[in-house]
Amino acid sequence: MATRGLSVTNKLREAVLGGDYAGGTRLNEVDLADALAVSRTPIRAALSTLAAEGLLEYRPNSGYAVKTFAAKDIEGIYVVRANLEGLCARLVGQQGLSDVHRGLLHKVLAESEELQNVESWTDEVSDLWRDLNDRFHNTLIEASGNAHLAMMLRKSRAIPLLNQLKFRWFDLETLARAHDDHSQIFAAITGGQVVRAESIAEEHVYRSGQRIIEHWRKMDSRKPAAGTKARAA
Amino acid sequence: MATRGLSVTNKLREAVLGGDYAGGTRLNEVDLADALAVSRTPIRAALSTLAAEGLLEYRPNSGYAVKTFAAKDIEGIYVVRANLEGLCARLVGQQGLSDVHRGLLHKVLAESEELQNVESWTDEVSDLWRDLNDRFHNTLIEASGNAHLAMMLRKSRAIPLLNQLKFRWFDLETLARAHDDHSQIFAAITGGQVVRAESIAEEHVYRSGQRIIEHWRKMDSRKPAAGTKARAA
DNA sequence: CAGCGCCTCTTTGTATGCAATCCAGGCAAT
DNA sequence: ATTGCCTGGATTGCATACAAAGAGGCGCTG
Repeated sequence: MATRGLSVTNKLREAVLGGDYAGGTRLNEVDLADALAVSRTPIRAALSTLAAEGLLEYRPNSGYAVKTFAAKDIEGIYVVRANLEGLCARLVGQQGLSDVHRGLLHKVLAESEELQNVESWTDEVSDLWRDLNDRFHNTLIEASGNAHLAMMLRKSRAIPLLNQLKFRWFDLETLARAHDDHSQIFAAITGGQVVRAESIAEEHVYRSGQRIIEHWRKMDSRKPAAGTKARAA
Repeated sequence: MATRGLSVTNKLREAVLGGDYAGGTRLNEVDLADALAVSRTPIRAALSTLAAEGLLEYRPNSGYAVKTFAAKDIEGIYVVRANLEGLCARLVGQQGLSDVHRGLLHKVLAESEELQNVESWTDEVSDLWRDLNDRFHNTLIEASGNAHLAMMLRKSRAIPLLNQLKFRWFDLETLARAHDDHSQIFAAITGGQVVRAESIAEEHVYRSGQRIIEHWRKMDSRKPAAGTKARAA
């Protein structure tokens, strides 16, 4: 990592995305500086960056706070994301897969297939599947060759806590269904069924969103939301 | 404007979007500080923000440079934007228009209708139409009630020079067509024809993108791209 | 006792000095 | 002539001191 500013940015981003700070938590510059053993300058740079990324909220003369995502926000984000992933599949279908990307996807699907043999949904399985799922979607995005789309999708996937929780809420049946969706998307793309690829991809993400929103809603109702002060990373 | 940092950010953003700096121009902190009569601190904050917004590129220890948009980039952005505007129309169609939004759109359409009577495509007409066009799209976005979508679309529309040039390349025929598209989108939405609203909106943006890319390509081939040093705002 | 305003303390905003890095140009050796 | 190295100038990165804005408590007044 070249500069302290960047290093701090990454650490903080990870902390926020990992859910280390409850939504609404105010991030005190001095505390963070102490905790990370740098001055306020790189801290401020990092905070400003993360705010622009949409992870923090900024109020002049009042500082930065971790953005809270209500179920309704997640819903809105997922509608967009589903649409974009659909577009992504369509683009890839239109322009075809390079040998490299086809190989990568094939490998992911093979490993996913193997994962179907597990007997129960443990945290370990959850982590394995998260990795496979990420690889599948990231490869597709890369294959689309559209940098702007990639950026949008990255933003649509960067939600605190979500990647930690998402797959804990899975079960074997859902896994099977998700894997099947992936296979079908791949088949549609290689088979030149562009519209079908788009539909399945969109529906795939949308469905996954529905499940998440449901769980998120339960969490929401349990949390009175925040206002607490930050503790260090 | 509360803080100097924010004020500088806005000024700089406007300058970059307005095309005051050629693509690739390096932005020197001291020069900017002098020009805007503040210290380097708020300048750095602004640069960092704009980089996160995607208008500038950052290289550690080397500073910020205005991002260059090649025709291919514009193409990628417009594919995404078309899709998102389509989604936007669909959402509005699904959940219906509030009286306020319906009124706003109606007003825009009425004024646009009136603009059809001009005899030639002057810069003045161009500015009027840009305003009407912005109002139409912004109202639709607002009516969708999806903050994330709004953010994505804002990002997809923030391209240096584009808003300056876009409508200079128009002509009366294109204006008529664009206005007609708007009318049809409005009609489809109020008529509950959700799918149709989406299709027209997507196609409307896509077409407009095609025109722009064509012109952009011509510009691209004339420019040897940059490396120049910045002059102040 | 309630409401208002002041005052202080906390926290953020800005300026500036110094350190670290990078880049260009020149010089020398191959 | 080309390549590699070195050095000086320019520019960014960081820390810190000081200024200013906000939030909350306290006392004063009605």
